[in-house]
Amino acid sequence: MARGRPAPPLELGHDGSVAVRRPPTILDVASRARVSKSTVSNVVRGLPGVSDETRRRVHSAIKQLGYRPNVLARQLVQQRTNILGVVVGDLANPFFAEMAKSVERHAAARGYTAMFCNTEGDSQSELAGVETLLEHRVAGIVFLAFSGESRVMRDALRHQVPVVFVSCHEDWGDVVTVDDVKGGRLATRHLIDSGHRRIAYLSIPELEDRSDHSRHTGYREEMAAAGLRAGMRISWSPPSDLALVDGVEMRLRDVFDGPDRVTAVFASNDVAGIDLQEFADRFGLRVPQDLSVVGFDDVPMAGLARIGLTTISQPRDELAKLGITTIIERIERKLKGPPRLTLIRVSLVERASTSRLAVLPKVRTATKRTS
Amino acid sequence: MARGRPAPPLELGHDGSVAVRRPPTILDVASRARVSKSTVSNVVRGLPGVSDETRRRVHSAIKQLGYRPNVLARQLVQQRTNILGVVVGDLANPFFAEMAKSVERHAAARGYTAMFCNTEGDSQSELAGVETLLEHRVAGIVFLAFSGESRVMRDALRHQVPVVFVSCHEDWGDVVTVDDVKGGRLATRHLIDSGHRRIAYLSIPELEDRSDHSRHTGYREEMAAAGLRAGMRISWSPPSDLALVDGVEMRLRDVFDGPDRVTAVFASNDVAGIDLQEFADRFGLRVPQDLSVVGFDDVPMAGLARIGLTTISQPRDELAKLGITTIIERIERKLKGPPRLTLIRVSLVERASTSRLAVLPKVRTATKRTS
DNA sequence: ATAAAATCTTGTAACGTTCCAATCCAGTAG
DNA sequence: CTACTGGATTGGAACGTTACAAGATTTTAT
Repeated sequence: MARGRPAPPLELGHDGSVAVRRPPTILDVASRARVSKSTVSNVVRGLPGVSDETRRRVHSAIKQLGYRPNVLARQLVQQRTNILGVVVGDLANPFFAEMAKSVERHAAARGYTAMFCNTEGDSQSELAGVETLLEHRVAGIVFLAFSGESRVMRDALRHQVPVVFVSCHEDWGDVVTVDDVKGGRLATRHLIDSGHRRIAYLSIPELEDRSDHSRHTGYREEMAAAGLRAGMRISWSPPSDLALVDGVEMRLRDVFDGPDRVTAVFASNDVAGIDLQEFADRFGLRVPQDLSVVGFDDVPMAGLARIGLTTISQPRDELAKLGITTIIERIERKLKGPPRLTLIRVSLVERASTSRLAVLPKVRTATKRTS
Repeated sequence: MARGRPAPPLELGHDGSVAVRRPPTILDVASRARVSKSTVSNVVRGLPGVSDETRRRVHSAIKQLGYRPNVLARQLVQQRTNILGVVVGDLANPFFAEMAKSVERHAAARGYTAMFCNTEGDSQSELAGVETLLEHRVAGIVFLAFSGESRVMRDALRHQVPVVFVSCHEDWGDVVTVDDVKGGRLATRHLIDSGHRRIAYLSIPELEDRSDHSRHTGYREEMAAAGLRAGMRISWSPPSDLALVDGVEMRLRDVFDGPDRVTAVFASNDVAGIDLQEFADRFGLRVPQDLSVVGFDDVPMAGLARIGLTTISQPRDELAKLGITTIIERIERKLKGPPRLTLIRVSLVERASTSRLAVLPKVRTATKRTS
């Protein structure tokens, strides 16, 4: 039995015209413009080889009917969407929030929409998120954080979806990130130049990744260059007072107390740095008099007078823009060949959480020299 | 001429098995399980009326082939996706960032994915964003901010997509928000109880919406109840010093100077409150001694010791959860009838940016009493 | 034993595009 | 007048599902 499309319900437009509720399809346009659906399709997609007269007729039919191509049908036949999957560690983290916003904006500007997956740095969620994205046939995936889980990698590769790592670093896929090693060196150099000798490196376990690792490398390099002991690597989950220091669990406050105490910390990111400041505030340590802190990222709040966190600034918007450009070129086959690595310069922003010897109060200078 | 599907390229798996690159379709599963594709579809969708034996066979075929339903095809036939559009004012704003994260999480937990549109509070972007979402046939739209533009409204309605307003307020569509009027009263009451008399209301023009309006109403009500002049409404775009005070442009610093100066401000949201604190810091006003500030939202950073912003706390996660639940029920037709309004309680969180008379230094009390 | 009912299974028609080989047609060369 | 050329146009086959009426099979009731 023939079960053709049921007669579309009619409705009266406010101007009295009779309109069809069901949105017009390419066929409606075709019959109105007295051409085939193929021609309409060609016009809509702006392909060459359509006469001006025909093009005009089709455009006018489109306008009259208020036709909008059905993305879903297009996606089915092309087996692809114009959605970019974005894997982000923590949307509530100010750094990621800024990046997410930039990524969304640049993607939208180029005709793509963003679909976010929050992973909480958990490789299990990351895997699930990537699965979902692939299921939705996203055109490509932007990683704003990557846990390093290999299964995820394999999956993305198997499905042959372009992948770009922005502000994170992997061996496969295009990478757009800052020179983390350089940043780590800048931060550490700044502390050394300020007279500090016992400088620790701080990271938050949940956020440890290859960026973190590179920053740590920069730290170690610079410490070595200055003939200093690479100091301590502190891994800490706020608001606990218990930290993992070089793999040994100890009370964070003890790290900053006593004759061998740490006088400065290079935090692998601003959130960690601000958390540490908060810790210092609560435990009566003055910043920078008792403890200097340098962060990484330069999130907006680091610039508040009350926070005043010295930090390494990343050009977030540039990262996002380059990342989007890269993946879109990959998607549209304008960029071929092996994965491309783009490194962007970082810079130090000095604020109140550190201060140079020249402007330090005498007391502090003395304190430091004895440390 | 018959143009049947070309033979799929073969590849050798690492275990030596011969695999087909092209992902298996429902037909592959059907032939392997020796049933029709309809039955496979029924099994996949978990419909009743399939014998256990058949179900088992189909499941095993699915597993062997690694079959995953093609979402795109499903979407085409159903003319619907399982994507939730989320319209957000500013992803980089900590409040929205938190909400976005919660929304994404709850949506994912219920099998939906989130597609975000950042609007910058600009009704033009909002319109474009909603268009994009509708083009992608999202199952519903969650507004985390709404500019009040009527064209957007009409569009969403015309397409008959369920809509929910979370933490914002509109007349049409379901609404899940906090009692903004009550919040405004709580904040204002707190300032009045602390001894303030000249209390201003502050908002940031870009973020002004109906929530803002309701909070202002709460402020006016409470001021009136206390027999106080409703004071001033300050509209300010940081970091400028020029503010619109009751519609008149004047220097912000003058507002807090002189005999008639404002001693306390209720900021319509934390970002505004923190911006004001920053302003105060830069212009040498002490908080809370010279100026008390109450915010709204209780964003995470408001709780930092260095910020210590007294504020009205919104249960963000609850809002997000209820919002998602509501719209999904709407989508799945479990919730019928007229739009539903859900109001959630707010509470005051006291921090350092205000302090009660009892604990105020004498000076400040005196200062305040003379104001 | 047979009819009726219940359960399970299936064939076919959508869904609205894109893609491409084939066709059409006007103009041009031989 | 015929053959050819090349641009404009077209018809129909995909794309991989879901929806649904109809068919097949088994069970129950009479």
